[in-house]
Amino acid sequence: MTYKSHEPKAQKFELTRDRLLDEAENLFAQRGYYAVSVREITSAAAVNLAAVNYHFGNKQNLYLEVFRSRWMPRASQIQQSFRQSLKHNGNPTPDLVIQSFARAFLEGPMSAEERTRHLKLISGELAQPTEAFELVVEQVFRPLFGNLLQDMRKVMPDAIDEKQMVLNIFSILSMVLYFNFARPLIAQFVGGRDIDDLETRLVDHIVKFSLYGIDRGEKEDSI
Amino acid sequence: MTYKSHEPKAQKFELTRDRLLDEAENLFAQRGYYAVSVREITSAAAVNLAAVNYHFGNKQNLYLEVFRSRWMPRASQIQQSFRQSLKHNGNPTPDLVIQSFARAFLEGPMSAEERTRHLKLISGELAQPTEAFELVVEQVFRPLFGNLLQDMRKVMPDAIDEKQMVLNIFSILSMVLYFNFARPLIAQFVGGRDIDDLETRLVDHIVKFSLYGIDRGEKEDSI
DNA sequence: GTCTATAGCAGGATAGAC
DNA sequence: GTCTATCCTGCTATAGAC
Repeated sequence: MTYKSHEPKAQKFELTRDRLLDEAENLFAQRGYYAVSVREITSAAAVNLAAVNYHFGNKQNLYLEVFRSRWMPRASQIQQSFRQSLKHNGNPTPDLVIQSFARAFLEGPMSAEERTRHLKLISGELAQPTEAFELVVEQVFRPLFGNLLQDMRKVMPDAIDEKQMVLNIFSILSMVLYFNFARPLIAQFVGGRDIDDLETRLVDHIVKFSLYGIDRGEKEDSI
Repeated sequence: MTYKSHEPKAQKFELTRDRLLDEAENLFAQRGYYAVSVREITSAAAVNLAAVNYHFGNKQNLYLEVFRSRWMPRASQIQQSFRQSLKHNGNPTPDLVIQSFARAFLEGPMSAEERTRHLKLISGELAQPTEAFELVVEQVFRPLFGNLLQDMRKVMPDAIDEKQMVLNIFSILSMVLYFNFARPLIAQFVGGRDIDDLETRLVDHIVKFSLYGIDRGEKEDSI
């Protein structure tokens, strides 16, 4: 990596910083904070070992910055996709709200790899919370939750217990999260074939399950 | 820890081994494999630093042995509790199967701490699989899954698609797993009060949600 | 079998040249 | 701003005394 004099220094600076964040996110998502070394990150990013300390102070801070400047914007993107799909579909029904929500997370506006990375990072925090977890709960999760509650309240009878609704939302969230990172396992059990449309199938399932529970074969319109 | 001459050596041997497994499980569950050092484990177990290598060869092997000799028996215990509760309740219905299942995992035969430890360990493996994951999938998860499929098939119309059923079971599993280790978060959102009966409430919710989906206030018999 | 002492190494971090 | 060289800490693992 020779320094090209026609690139402004500021540009090179940003480039190094970005590459570090990209590679760090990728590696942290794959194997977790402690299993990944700074040496590994800098070498994957093809930058000098000292760059992490220069740009972020220390490893912990690089990790936090991954959440701040990569994870959180992506979370906003997902939420935006959810809201647009809701608006776009006219008069919202419970079905539509749930479907839009599940779609935003499982099919969403990003590539499969990017989505996996995104959800692996948060899975790690759920399993072993660090400082980043607080950040995400306060800045992403709590607002998202508030919005969802409002949306659901709008389309459903107000007779519903607020706490009940919270549990409902957690149930949907649990499926969305879990299905994402247990997908290899699910694919194994559902059968090796037709994994292409597994995503669509999962969304369909989540929507149906969330609305009606397990399919007891009572309905005519089952898939 | 002075050596008491009236204890047979074999006993002392087993004691050291057990203490190591106990503390290792606890620490690994809390903070994960890489974040925990052998020094920390041996010092928590009040045994010598070299004991891990003597008894288990190396750290990785101690971790695997935690799964073999602590995690897996506990998983059997949970399954047993599930089966007994099923048998005990006479003629099984879908409601009963699901309720027994959720109870076995959320109220189960062990203390809350033990259950948390148990589920944190597997959460870690789900987020970042190691060799232990294979072990658990083959020896615990796959059989459990087979049993569940049979149970559900018995109590439900055979019209149901097998793959559909697999997804149903995964949905229930996702809630059981997720609710367990997101409980602090849930407690926060549901409200600080009456956390005593949160467990019962969660089981109730999982059963109802699994059977009927989100409560749209249409039914008279809602909780 | 247990313990001490230590080898041997990989990790994060920094000082200082450029 | 970047890079090299290096410090120092903390880790796993083991050799050898007891």
